[in-house]
Amino acid sequence: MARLVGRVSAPTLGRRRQRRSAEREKSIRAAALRIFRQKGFHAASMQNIADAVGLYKGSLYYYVSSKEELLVRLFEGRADQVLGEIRAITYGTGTCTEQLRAMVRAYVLGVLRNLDSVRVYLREEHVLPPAALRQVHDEQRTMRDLFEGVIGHGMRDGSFVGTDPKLAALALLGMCTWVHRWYRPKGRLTETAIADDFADRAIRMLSV
Amino acid sequence: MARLVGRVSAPTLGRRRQRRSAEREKSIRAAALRIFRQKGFHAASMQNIADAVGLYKGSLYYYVSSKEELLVRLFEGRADQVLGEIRAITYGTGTCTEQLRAMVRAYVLGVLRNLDSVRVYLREEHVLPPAALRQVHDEQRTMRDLFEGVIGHGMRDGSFVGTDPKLAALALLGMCTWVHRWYRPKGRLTETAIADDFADRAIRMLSV
DNA sequence: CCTACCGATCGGTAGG
DNA sequence: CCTACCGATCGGTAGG
Repeated sequence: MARLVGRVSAPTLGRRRQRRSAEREKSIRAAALRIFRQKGFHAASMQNIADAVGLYKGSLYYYVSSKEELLVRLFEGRADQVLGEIRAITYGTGTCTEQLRAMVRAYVLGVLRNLDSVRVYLREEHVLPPAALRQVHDEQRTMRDLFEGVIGHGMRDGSFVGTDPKLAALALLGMCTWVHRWYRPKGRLTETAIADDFADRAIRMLSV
Repeated sequence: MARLVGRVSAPTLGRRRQRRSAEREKSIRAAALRIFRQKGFHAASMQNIADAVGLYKGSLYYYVSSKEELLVRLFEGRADQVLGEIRAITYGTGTCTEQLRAMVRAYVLGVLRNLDSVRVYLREEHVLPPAALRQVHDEQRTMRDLFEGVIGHGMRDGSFVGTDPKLAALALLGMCTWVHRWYRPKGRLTETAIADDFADRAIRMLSV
């Protein structure tokens, strides 16, 4: 039976088997993310990941074509949600101050809710192949442009102080991104407490 | 002559030879720092470092006992200067505002003038053996305590707004440390321009 | 005995 | 998915 199933063409594979396979793939990615975060990409071995999911090392290559691909896939679409939220805010009707406050809040929460991927990405950026690197760099640039846009608008209409929206955006995004280094899920501060505090801080940094 | 020199006891070794050796060691460390920064610790090979300094790989082991030791040594004493400067500021006579401004300035300049070590450290922290890790963590904690101290003092005497000096210190240090990710030596902003701007920004973030 | 290396190879592990 | 491997290269060390 097992032999026979193995010979049927891919499109007609049993549904149950397809689902099992998809689940296995997800568990491989989850293990990879966890282990890449713990040991770093190069120090993490395919054997480590295989052990974690209970497979032989060689069998991983049935699901993924390379260790590098495993890394690339971890970031695919990761930024879309936060980027979408923040773009929506800039399309909204709030004042510059209201918009920036909401953007900082969304950004900090985005970092805190994707801690492992943020940590792995910031450490292993240089391992990404050119196309994937371009992709994440574009996302970063888009994010900065969104902040720079609102800050620049506020500087021109007098809501914010300063004349260099790019530098202000870099300062602000640095403050917010850095939470990935010190945040501990069981710490004294909740995600929303940090997000709200940083939103206030951002506005104050740009006021008067 | 060479034979005779070869026989004298270590303390009376030719000065020239000692100096040459010390220079070689420095050039090995410099190459290691550069290559660790470019490729990451695990992806960088001892062969890469040997190539960079014009030695055979095996010869590196005359100067260093292991690749890990090479990494550890890169951070030894690195924080001392900036930590000393910032501690001196807190011992000075300035107001909280004046002190914090000077501290932020010194910290940002410290990051910008040690770009490679900062980048390698932040990426390879997890590779350090326990004793070295404790050392750098202590330095980081000391730095944060210095900022937290001045900020807390200012919050109590009404110079600064807020009630959580630790969170304020983390926000501030994040903003300042993050410059290592975007600063480019040939960019439009000079080191002091960034340092001065961030000092203003820090004060504003804590005012009214 | 020491120094400053060399050519060759060690035991293991990498991705595939 | 497993077994049995590959070409190569890893960090580190041997004798001279």
